[in-house]
Amino acid sequence: MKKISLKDIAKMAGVSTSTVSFVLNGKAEQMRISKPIVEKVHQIVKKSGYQPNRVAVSLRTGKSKIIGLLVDDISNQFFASCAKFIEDEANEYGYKVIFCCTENDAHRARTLLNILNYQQVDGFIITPTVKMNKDIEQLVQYKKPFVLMDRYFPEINTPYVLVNNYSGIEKGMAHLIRKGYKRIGFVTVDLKMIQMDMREQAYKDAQKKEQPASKQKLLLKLPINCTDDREATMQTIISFIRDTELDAVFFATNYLGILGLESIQQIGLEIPRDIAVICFDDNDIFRLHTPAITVIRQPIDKIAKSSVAILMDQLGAGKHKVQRIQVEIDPEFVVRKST
Amino acid sequence: MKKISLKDIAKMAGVSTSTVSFVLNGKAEQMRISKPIVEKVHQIVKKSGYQPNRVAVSLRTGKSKIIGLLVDDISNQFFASCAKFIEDEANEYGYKVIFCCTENDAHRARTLLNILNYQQVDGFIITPTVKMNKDIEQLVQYKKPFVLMDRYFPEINTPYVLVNNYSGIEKGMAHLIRKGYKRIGFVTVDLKMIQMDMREQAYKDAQKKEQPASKQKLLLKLPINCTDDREATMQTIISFIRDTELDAVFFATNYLGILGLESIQQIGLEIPRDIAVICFDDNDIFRLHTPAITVIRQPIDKIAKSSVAILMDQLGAGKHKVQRIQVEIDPEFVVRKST
DNA sequence: AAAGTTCACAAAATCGATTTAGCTATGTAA
DNA sequence: TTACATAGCTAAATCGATTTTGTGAACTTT
Repeated sequence: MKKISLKDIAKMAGVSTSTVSFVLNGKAEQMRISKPIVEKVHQIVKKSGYQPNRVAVSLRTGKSKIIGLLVDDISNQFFASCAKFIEDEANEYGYKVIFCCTENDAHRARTLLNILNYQQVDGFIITPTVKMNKDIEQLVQYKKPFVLMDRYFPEINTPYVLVNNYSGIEKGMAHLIRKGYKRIGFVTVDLKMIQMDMREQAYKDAQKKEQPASKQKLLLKLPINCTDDREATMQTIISFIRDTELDAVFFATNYLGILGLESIQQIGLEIPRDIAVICFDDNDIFRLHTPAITVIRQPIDKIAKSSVAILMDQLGAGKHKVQRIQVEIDPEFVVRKST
Repeated sequence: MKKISLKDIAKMAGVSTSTVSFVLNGKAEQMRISKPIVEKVHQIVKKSGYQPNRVAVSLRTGKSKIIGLLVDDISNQFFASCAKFIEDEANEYGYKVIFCCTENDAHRARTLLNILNYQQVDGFIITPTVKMNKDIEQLVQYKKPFVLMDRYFPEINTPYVLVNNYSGIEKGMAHLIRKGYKRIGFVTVDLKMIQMDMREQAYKDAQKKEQPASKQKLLLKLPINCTDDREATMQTIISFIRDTELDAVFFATNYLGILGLESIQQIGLEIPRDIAVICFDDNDIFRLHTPAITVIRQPIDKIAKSSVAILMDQLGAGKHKVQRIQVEIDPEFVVRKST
């Protein structure tokens, strides 16, 4: 079928397209369209099932009612969950979501940003990659609405939403120390992004407070692309755990945790008898693992909702004014059997 | 900044917008635009970083270069992976992806389909929900390009891509029988969709062939909304396993498998000593479980790529003609420790 | 009764592209 | 020398909405 247009409705109602448009956009009163005509138009619209062509509306108004979601990798559980909540929430505001995966590649991210911009998306929710600061600065400069999620650049003043990483690690460390663990290792990744820095700092601070004299570094910092070669990375983790004689190990991300569990399995250590395990970021695997793994859980729903709210506020579509545009959400501490 | 338009380029080059458009769309030769002008335009375009406003192009051409992806729930590992491959592949063809979650609700699906249609998406990749047949028929009628994924309606002749469910279960059953298991249970869900029917049928056929005389039904068919109340469902599974005295259990989907593992853990049975476990559809959890779970793996990348290829073919954007528009992809059988 | 307001809508411009039809200058054939 | 073709562009229509400006009739005001 060919779709019904505004013109068709106008013809059917015997009025001009402007009149129909006014009626449909709630400007009938303002434009002094008479009641009978308003009703007639509404009736015809309803009967015909007319819906405006969003593309034409976009062109004219410059608003597409589409937001762009840029994440590292949508197949990652964390981002997939984010995406789901974001889509759901955006729907509430009448917005659709286009998503793209940056694969943590700044160049790819730039291309995508550019394309989406010309696709006329109204705004972005972005988990920025390393070296993406220039592009983010551009967005600020051009006053393009956006909000960063999961990370941000401390040197750029932008809206962002993320979990309070420092407090999460702090809680975890306090728990381990309370439980009496002495040699607590920390496995992280050298991402050079704020969220990882915070986690590492929190670990170091806790460590220093507890064992100020300790010389040996119980910290393993894996290269950024460590997931490319799972086997090699596992070997590194295995050596680390063996060499440092840990009694507890804290994994800084969920994929490190998963690799870590496999490594521990390979060594043949029993959790928590031989070694305690705790991980930042929850995952089905941790919940179902035997024993279940203690984690710092990110409240993904809150992160997603807050991000959307902040973006919508910038788009003028906000339901209620948001108070803060830089939000750190408290993580949940979930104690399970592994500690 | 305000973006550069075709008009601006035309002005800069001292030519008409039509000329610029012809040049940019590779119609310079056909329209007999002289070499010097072609080059001048190209140069100015490059220097200015001009990119056409996709919305205007959409309005004029009726092609948005956006496809709509409708899945049950993007936060589900399977769909998340699909989404990733689809986005990646669509990118290759210059298409963007808008996604929506149907939550397996036909009404919601209809609304989304409708909205996306007016959003001018060029085509759809859909994992249809139950009772969505009417809407799918409409798409066929209106000749809207689309392809079904993971399921289809046998009574409607449409393009679809899915794993060969029958053969997957068949392989799994053959394996179990070969291993000597006698009392093989099957836990499935009453979805009333083709993919589940096929799996069930394959199980029954294998069962009949092996133990034609067996009277007791070793089949548990859970209600469709069984994931809403995890605890209750686990109790049902626990009773089923206990009452039927299984020596092996086949879970028909990955979420059933996960519930099943938790149930088996609760009973305190040891895999595979007390009971063997096999599951349709892989998952990180199964790989990392102790012991690792034997699965029938869906080759998600192939499913995604094939779906996109079939859709692109309909959109006239296909790189190479696709041979078949109804594709069943062979699953992979991954033997692990649980059988 | 002429002039100014208000009413209730319609006409036309606009968004930024694509595409068809048209127009001018030059070259060629009759 | 006129007619006709061709080359090399441009003008204008178009997609389907929104929004500014216009307009005829009724009504007020002086």
